Amino acid sequence: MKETYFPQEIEKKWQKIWQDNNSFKTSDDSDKPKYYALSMFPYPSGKLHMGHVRNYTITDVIARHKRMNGYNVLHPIGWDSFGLPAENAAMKHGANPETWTDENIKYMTKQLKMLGLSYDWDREVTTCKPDYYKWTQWLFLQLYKKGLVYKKEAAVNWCEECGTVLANEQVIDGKCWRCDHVVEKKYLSQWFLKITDYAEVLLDDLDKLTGWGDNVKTMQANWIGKSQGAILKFKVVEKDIEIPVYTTRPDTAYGITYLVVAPEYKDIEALTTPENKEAVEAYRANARKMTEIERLSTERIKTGVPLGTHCKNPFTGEVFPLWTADYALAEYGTGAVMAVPTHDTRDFEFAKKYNLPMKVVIVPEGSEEKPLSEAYTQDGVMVNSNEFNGMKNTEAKKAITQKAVKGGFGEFKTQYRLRDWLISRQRYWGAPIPVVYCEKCGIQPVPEEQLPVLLPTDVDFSVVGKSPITTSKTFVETTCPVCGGKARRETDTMDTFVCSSWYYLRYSDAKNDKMPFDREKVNKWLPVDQYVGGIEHAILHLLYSRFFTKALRDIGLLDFDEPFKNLLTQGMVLKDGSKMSKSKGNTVDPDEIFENYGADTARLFILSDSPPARDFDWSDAGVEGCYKFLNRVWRLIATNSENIINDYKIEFPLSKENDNLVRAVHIAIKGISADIENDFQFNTVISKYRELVNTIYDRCSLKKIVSDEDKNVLSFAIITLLKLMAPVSVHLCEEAWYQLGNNTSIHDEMWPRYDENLAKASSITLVVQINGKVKDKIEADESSTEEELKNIALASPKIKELMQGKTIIKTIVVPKKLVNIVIK
RNA sequence: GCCCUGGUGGCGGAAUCGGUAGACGCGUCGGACUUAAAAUCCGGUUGAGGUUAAACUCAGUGCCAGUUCAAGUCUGGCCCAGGGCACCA
Repeated sequence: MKETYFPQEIEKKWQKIWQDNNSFKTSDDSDKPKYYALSMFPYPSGKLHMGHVRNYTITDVIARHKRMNGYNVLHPIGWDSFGLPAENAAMKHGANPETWTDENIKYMTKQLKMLGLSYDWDREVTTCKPDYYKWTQWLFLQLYKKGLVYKKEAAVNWCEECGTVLANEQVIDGKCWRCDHVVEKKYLSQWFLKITDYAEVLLDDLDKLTGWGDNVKTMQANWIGKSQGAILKFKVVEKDIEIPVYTTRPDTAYGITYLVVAPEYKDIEALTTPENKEAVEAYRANARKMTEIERLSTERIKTGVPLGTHCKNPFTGEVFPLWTADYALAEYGTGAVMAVPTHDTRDFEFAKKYNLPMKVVIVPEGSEEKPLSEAYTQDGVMVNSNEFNGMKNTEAKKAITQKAVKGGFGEFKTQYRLRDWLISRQRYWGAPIPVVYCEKCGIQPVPEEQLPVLLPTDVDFSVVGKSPITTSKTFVETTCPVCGGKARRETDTMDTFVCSSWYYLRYSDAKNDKMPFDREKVNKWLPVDQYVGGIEHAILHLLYSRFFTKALRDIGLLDFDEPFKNLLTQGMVLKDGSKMSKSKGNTVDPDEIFENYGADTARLFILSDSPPARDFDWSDAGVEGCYKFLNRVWRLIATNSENIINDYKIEFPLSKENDNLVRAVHIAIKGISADIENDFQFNTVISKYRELVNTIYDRCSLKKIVSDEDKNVLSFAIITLLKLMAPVSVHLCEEAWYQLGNNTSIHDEMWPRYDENLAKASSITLVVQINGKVKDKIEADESSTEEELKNIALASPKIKELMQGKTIIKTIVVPKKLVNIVIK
């Protein structure tokens, strides 16, 4: 065995063997329990980055560890390959998006194989291929039939840079999630998925997801934004119009002093008197001009104008003015707000500015009514509210709403922030929405047997201001599936998040050409046992996928209601304290690391310095350190290879029960197994590899390995080390295993077992404290009784000295650990 | 403003139940080997005081209190950093 470690040589050799043998193919028929390990599939942008390396290494180690523990593991990969970058590249270089995408997939596949990932490549899925998007379209039709798809004219988010609309979830701080361009409002007719039908269950079922972090769950809960309150209806005095408002504070209904409608409110023109028309029109025009960012700024002073008309408070008979102000949002609730300046900070601010009256209706318990310098928004006792006076406001919420229900001017109402998912995109490179518009029959879904609706190839990518797909005559002009007459095909394609909302289901049956997946297979493999990916998908992808799973269950395509049982959100990969990015110029190219150090070093390092969920700071010195460690492991095996016996025997009980190396191996197996079970703490797993290697080196340097027993113990230690390291250092361990004379794969070996009695030190260090401070440490027998430990402690010369002239108040003995003597 | 994370040496980070704070590594310092360097191997490395050297002493896990024989860990109140949401009535 060569004493020098040549990773590049070893890695190439085994990668070829694994590929030729299809070593990681997963069988659907196996007696073993199933385990589904999944990484979020990549967008084929061109090259892998370190975030990918981290993500896929983590999942790969999990998959390999489970395989060694007797599971039938599904560990697939695929490509989220529709999307704008391909189309932009096509426009820039005059190429076809498909060619660009295919080339990227080819290159990145090569890189994934160089990383030594144990994928079942037979299940690869590519969302931009007709054999996949056919089923995306098919699923769209099933949702359509179920009434979960609709088209409507609405104010939508428009990104001029991308030339398309965006879902609410894709607008970050008023800007486009992809290009950072400011998002505008446009009125367009677009396709929506009714995710709001599932708002309640998407929220409730978060409780079932015990394997998800609280951070992700709260983000989803906040996004769904459930609130409970009431709808109260107000009659307009001057017109025959009723204005409903949504409020979470019906308890303040007796304190209303004005009412606000959004500038976009549907009845606003009818509610405006001729004298106020000019001012209102000007205000509305100005509101339209403002960007979302300007309008949402909390720094901005609130503005508004009166409409000139009035409303009547059904509780009090009081009449108060109607205003329009842009702090009322058209899209939330009813678009109208009842204003109670005394108990709402926004209304208070507004009323102050425009000198509108205020009326206190809640006071802190046990205190008198007095003028307010700011809104009182806490709980208290009702005043100035007729029959509700003296009641706690928390009770009045219900009581006042009940009064409104009885009087026919209100009802209980649960409101969500979540909006329906806008899936139309005015782009070419996406799955075509399978719908046609017939002059006679209207909107008609494409019949299932006509799927897939293929993307056209006679397309002019150089057009500006409209989707390239509209330039294809063969695509746009079609016939109606109902009457056979002239019809026009829908030119919008689907948001790529639709494609990625079901790909994890397709892996269970990736080659099915009759259905998106076989029901039995999907139920066998799903839910995903461990999902690994970036936190940036906390809302978008994870919420959409949960929605899809629930909707498909209700349609009857599958039998589970949550797709991802456990979720690990990995931290970012940083360099010099900030996120690796091309613009900062602090990226590290995985190819260079593979070339200079090998994939095993990259894998080891990316797992070693931080727990998976935390951010990871890349350092060149750290890479170097890991490379040295692998060299050290290799040297350890190479220099001892003639002393390593594959069929070593260690008799239990050991002839030398106190052999510290045997114990160290058992301790390592126990500790490493536990660290993996406990949230995949690979950083401590690796520190335990190092500890074990150090202990083996100590043994070899302290004594010559000559006797059979020495050889047995050393062989046990080294072979166990190789098995423990096999999931991480996949090539090195395979090669060493082979060099030691094995003709099987180490990756088919069983994970080592440990003996509880040997997985601990042979003696204990007794800590002796006086008044809680450590004063002495004494080696003691592990089996000592509490009384014996106490006596050992008291017999210590140091302790004796410190106790002179003092009296013992009490002695605490923690078995096998510590004695604390309390003295005065 | 609200919500979620986190705060431990020069650095990344360890520390099942409250029970030896700083595992393991990086960096650094010293030693061995070498003509020399690299590589490798061995050892020191929280701070302050103390000693020829040790022993030893004190302080120490963002801050302030509390519970306890004992607190990085539990409780209450703050401060700071990162992330999310935000005129959602």
